[in-house]
Amino acid sequence: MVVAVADQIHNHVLDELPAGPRRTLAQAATAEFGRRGYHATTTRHIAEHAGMSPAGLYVHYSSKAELLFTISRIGHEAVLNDCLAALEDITAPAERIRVFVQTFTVWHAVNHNLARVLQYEIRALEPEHFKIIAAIRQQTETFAASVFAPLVSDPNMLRTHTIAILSLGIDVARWYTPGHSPDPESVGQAYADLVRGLLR
Amino acid sequence: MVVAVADQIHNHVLDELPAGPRRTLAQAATAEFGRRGYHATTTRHIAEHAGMSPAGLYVHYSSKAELLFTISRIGHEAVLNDCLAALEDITAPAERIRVFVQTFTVWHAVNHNLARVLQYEIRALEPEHFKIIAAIRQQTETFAASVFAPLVSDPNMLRTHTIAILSLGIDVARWYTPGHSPDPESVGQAYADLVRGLLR
DNA sequence: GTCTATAGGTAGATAGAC
DNA sequence: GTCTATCTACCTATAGAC
Repeated sequence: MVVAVADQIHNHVLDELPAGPRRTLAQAATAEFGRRGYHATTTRHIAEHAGMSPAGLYVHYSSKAELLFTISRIGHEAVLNDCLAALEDITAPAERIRVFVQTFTVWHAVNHNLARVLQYEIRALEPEHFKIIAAIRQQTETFAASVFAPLVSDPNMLRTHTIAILSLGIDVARWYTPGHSPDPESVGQAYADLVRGLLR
Repeated sequence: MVVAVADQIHNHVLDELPAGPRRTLAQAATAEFGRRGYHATTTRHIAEHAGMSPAGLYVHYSSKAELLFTISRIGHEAVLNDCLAALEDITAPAERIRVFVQTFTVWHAVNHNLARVLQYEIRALEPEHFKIIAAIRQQTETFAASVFAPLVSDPNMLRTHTIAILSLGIDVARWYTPGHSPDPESVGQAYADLVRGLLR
C-alpha cells in the first residue's frame, strides 16, 4: 500500500531526532501543519495527535514556533543532504542531472506532507529562524544550478532553468495524493525524462 | 517600475466587482492574505488596509470566510477565462500550447499575490465553498489537457505533462518577486520555450 | 453605513499538584 | 514529566449610538 510506505519514509526524516517525546511531537506537528497549515493548527491538535495533554508539549519545546523551526530545519537539511549523497559518485553531467531531478522529485512525493511545511510555512517562521532556513535553501539552489550548469551555457538561462526544474519538484508536494497519484518512483522517472527533453 | 505595473493589473482582476467598499475590501484582503496567509491575517488587518474600522467590514461581507471565497472565485474564474480568451482564435496545436503556457505563466507572475491566495488557501475554504472552487479548477485542468492532447498521444503521459506544465506556472506565484524577478512577459516567453523543448 | 465598545470564544503558554 | 486548571491576550463578530 502506497500510504504505508510513504508514512514510513516520512517518519524516517525526523528519525534524526532521538526516539522519545520530542520526536513524537515533531512527527505529530508535521502531520498537522502539513494538513491544515501552521496557523490553523493549535497546540492542542498537536498534543492530542501525540497522545499527551496540551501542557505536555511545553516540557519538550519552548513554543509552537520552535516546533515549526525544528521541523523546517531538519527537513531542509534532509533534502539537501539526500541530493548531495545521491550525486556523490556520479561525474557524467547528463547523468547527474537525471539523478538530481529524480531524487529531488521522489523526495517531495514521498515526504509530501513534510514538504508542504517546508514550502508553504516559510513565512510563518520567526525572523531569526527564517534567516537560518533561507541559508539552507540557498545552498540547495546553488547546488542545483551547479548540476545544470554543464548543459546550460547562458547564465540567464541557467537561472531560469534551475528555477523551473526546482518548481517541478517542489510543486509535487502540493498535488501529490497517496493512493490517487502514481507512486513516487514513477513520478521521479517521468520528471527526469521530461527534464532531459527540456534541456536539449 | 515593475511593482506599479503588477499592482495595476492585480487590481484589475477584482475590478469585476463594482467600485466601492466591497471591491476595496476585496483588494485589501487579497494583499493581506497573499502576504501573510489567510489564518495569519486578522479582520483588523484587512479593515485597516482598507481604511475603515474593524466593524465596517461586516456591513459588506458576512464573514472573513466569505471574503476569501469571493476572492478565490473571481481569481479562479479569471485564470480560466484569460486562458480561454487567449486561445479563442488559434487552431495550430503547437501555437495553442505556446500561447497557453505564456498566458498561464504571465497571469501567475502579474497576479502573484492573488495567485498565492488561490493556490495556498484552498484548504482554508469552507466545504461548500471548496466544492465550487474545485469545479472551476477542474475545468482549467481539463482545458489544459485538451490543449496539450494533440502533441501527446499516450493518455498517461498526457496527465503527467499537464500536471508538470501547470506546476511550472503555478509555482511562479511562490517565487515571483517584483523588482527582483524578470518581468512577467520574459518569464512567460522563457517558459513557453522550455515547454516547446519538453514536448518534443 | 460608519463608528466605539464589547460580547463570546479560543488561542498559546504557565502554575502547581502529583 | 505528566496531568488539570487557568491566565492573559487576541480574534471574529455583534450591539447600538450617530
